[in-house]
Amino acid sequence: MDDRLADELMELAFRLAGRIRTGIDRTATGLDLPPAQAQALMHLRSPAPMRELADIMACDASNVTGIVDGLERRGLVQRRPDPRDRRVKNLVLTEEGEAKRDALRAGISEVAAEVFHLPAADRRALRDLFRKMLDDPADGPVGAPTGASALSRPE
Amino acid sequence: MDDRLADELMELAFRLAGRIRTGIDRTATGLDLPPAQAQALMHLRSPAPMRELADIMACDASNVTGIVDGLERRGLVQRRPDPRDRRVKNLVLTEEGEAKRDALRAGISEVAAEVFHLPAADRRALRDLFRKMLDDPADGPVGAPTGASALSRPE
DNA sequence: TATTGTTATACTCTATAACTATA
DNA sequence: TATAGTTATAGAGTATAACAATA
Repeated sequence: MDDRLADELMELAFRLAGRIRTGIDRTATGLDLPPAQAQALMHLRSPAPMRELADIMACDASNVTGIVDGLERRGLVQRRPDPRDRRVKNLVLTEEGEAKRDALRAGISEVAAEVFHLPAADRRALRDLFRKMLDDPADGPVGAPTGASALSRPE
Repeated sequence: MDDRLADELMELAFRLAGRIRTGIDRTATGLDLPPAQAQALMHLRSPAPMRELADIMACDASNVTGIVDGLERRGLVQRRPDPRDRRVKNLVLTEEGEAKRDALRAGISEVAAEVFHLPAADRRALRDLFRKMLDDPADGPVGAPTGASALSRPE
């Protein structure tokens, strides 16, 4: 196998990842959101129990407390006790929270459009190559659901 | 423009980045190296002044002190005063340090081979698409040197 | 004056363990 | 017993500021 080519791909991937990270950080900072709060806001179903957010972010539940504290301080979410299971607190986005989340998503879409600045045919080719790598059965059944999505920390 | 396609590419890129990160973390852990020390070891020219390592890792010089402390504790590098400029300390890999660095590079090459597990033609196509994205003149002159390379945190 | 490297300090992110209140 | 969420605490990683030695 041509390992030098794989090494070059690794290096190129790192440079692209750097661009994506920089773009997202800039977006989050522009919206006055620390990275962890941005990631949470990005993926928050509303309403959803805190436990679900910990699963999506693939982090310990104890972290979620602090992250949600921050979101609550900013008036973006509220904690509401679940009437059916009083251990649970459901997170509900405020109106401002929804607006912030939408702005965040729009900003990240802009970053995507900039980073993947390619003719449509190239974009499709790239998508197909990405899918091919991710569907590799060495990783498990094809298309197995992960429960997490973009910006979470899968695998 | 087809922004949904760009969004999908972003999500796929995150999943790939997760695989790469997991693989590299596993490699570094297997070699008993914390991530920061692994990154430093990966890129250390030998001999090189500490200042250069800070530049390569794109972090503050004060961090390098601690990282090099760790590498020195493990017997992987030595600090040597530069005879020509006595402010400078040159970092020199020990024999064990060179062996560790080689093992690290080999491990990361393995991760690259696994992640970019594609037929040769697809790999070349992917490389060309990556290059196309990175050469976008919106980012500056084509091929402008960055001073940093893979695994560093460019941009 | 400017630079190399160090120290002290602080902030963020993350994890573990112990706790409470529920179930 | 087990789970949801909190708190306390500790460990990385990173940043700034002040400092000593040297240029």
